Amino acid sequence: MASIKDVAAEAGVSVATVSRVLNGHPSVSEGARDRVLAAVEALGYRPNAVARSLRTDQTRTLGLVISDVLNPYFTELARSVEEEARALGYSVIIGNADERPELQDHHVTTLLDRRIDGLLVSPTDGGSPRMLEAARAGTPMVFVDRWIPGVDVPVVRSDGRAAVRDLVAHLHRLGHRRLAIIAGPAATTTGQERVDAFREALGAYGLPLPGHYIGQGDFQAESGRRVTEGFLDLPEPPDVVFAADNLMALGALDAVRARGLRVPEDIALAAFDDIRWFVHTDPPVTAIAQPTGELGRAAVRALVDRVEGRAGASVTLPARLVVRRSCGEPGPDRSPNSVRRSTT
Amino acid sequence: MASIKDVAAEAGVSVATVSRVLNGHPSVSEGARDRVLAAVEALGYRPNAVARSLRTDQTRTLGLVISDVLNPYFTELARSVEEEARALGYSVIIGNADERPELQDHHVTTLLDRRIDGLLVSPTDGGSPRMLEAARAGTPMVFVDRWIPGVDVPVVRSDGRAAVRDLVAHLHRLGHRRLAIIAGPAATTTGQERVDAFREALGAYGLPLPGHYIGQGDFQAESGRRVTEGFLDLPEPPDVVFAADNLMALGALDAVRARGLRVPEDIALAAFDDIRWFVHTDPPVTAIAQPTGELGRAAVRALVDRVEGRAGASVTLPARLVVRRSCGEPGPDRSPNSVRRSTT
DNA sequence: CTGAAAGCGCTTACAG
DNA sequence: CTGAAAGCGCTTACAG
Repeated sequence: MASIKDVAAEAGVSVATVSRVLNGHPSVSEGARDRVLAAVEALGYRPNAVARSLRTDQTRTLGLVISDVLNPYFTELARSVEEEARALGYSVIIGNADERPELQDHHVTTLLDRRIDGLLVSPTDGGSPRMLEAARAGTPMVFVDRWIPGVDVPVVRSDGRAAVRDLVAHLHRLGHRRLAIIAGPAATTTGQERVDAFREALGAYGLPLPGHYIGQGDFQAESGRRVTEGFLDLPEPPDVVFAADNLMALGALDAVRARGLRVPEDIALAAFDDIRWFVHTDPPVTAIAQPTGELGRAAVRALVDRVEGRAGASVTLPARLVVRRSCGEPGPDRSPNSVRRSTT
Repeated sequence: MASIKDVAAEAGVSVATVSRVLNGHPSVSEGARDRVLAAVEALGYRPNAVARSLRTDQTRTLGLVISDVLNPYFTELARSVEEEARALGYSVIIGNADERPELQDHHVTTLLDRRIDGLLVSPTDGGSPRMLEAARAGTPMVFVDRWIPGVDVPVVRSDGRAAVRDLVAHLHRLGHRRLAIIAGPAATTTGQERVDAFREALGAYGLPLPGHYIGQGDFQAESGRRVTEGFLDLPEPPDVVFAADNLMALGALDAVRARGLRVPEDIALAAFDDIRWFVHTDPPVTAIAQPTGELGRAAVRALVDRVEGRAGASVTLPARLVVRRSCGEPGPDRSPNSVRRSTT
């Protein structure tokens, strides 16, 4: 592969001059510029980004560590992150932690070894040592979706509290009184917050959230199946199951179907995180939709701000309820404005 | 951030010795090794992968350019690729082309500029110039899923012909005679092959595949919707629509639902590529499943073979039909062994 | 406007 | 077993 030396030789100038034209430095004569450009063209020369990074101490690369690529929510997040990063002149390297702390640590380490300029992370647990260390050491970093309390890093996330309240209002209106939740890992903020929001919303209706109606999941489908089976085995099964993410809702659907039961007649279902397929499931699933694309973009902007020496603030965006049929047929709509009845 | 010099100073040895212990070179005295390790620990030193890459001319990184991350098939492929690569000691950088040739070219260029050791690609079109050039220049490369004819690069893919035959047999047995297909872009091999396989299978039953039953899609949901609407507007709409990927099937479902029609009563639906949600759609969708994980792993092995100077051969794996209810209730099963009746 | 030179952080013959 | 030195491909003060 041709190097800058080859180009310099071909153009009859020094490598410094070649470098200058490549980087758009103004003080280069037109003649030199033309000859360099011609040489670049003739040789099919492409600058070696590795060498440039070593020299400039910047890689123009962002690392993104997500909890699970197979989760459509994170896939969409990753996509919007890459898009915004590209618009800002950065590449992104994705590390998929698969909800496993060791894997998360592996990716954080690898990314840091590659000297990425900044790190975007949705932590799988309470805090990988390597990650905490990087944050302390001043590596530009921002949390997206999930975060770690007590770490001084901006957080870009959505607040689902109002949407959960809307959901509970919807459920209550339909006559449901025994509401259960499939929670995410307690070590994650989203794992806790969604349970808290749910409990709080239930409280407003004088409804309890007993321990046996809180199933411990891990944001993966299989745990949703397992927890739902447990609910169905209860002497008094719940009227509705609220899954804290879309994959656990999928598992819940598996469990209900395996028992030969029907949603919503036998048991209602709602999910946190909306995905396109929820329109076509049997029945269409009522869900809380996050502004995923906007979250990804905001997170990148905050991170790039940090990378480039600007402040980079936290952002919180509201989620919203999308009512479909999985909790029962609603009567005439008396819901607040924030409740959108899906038209599909 | 501590550099190798700092470690050398701390340990009281030369940087050469530090490098040797870091790389497991045998000729280092035990004492030196201990002091270096202690210094590494004390300083929290991590080797700079950028510098190492520049020096060794290898990045231990593979590039993966896929057509669309939001397509669950490619998400799963990407995941298995990363998994196998990691097992083999490589990282992977994913570039999402979004089915857009310019974006594909952008990613190929970026990846090459970063001097990845090898490139895995599922081409969006007939051949990005940069990609063809890289292949010609001898960059280790392998095609996965989709490929470009006439380019001397191993291909790892699945052959869906037998499964398509099984599908057509299934459809014919159910009494369907007017079969239509939503094709992928003609510029992609999978876009063409699936139509060819379908036509061939129809031919075996003396059924035609008229031009108006071939809709031109682009593997994205919206095109599936559009094409299906066209089919429904035909004076003689088809009995069944076969979508060449899962996203176009989603679009087809949208279109059917928008008309207030029912699957399979009004029109049957089948899809290439199986996804978990097809079990829970209304109705569950009959699909052709690729051995996606195995494809990803095989592709990585072939690529790493090339990278490390071994041969690296092409691999073709069979796809299989998974019968569900979207084409109608089957009678007693008389299908060949390769036809699996899904139990869900 | 231009070039010679230093240096980014490593690895690796080479000599001892 | 060990270190001094060269060099990977760039960028960038510095001097002219």
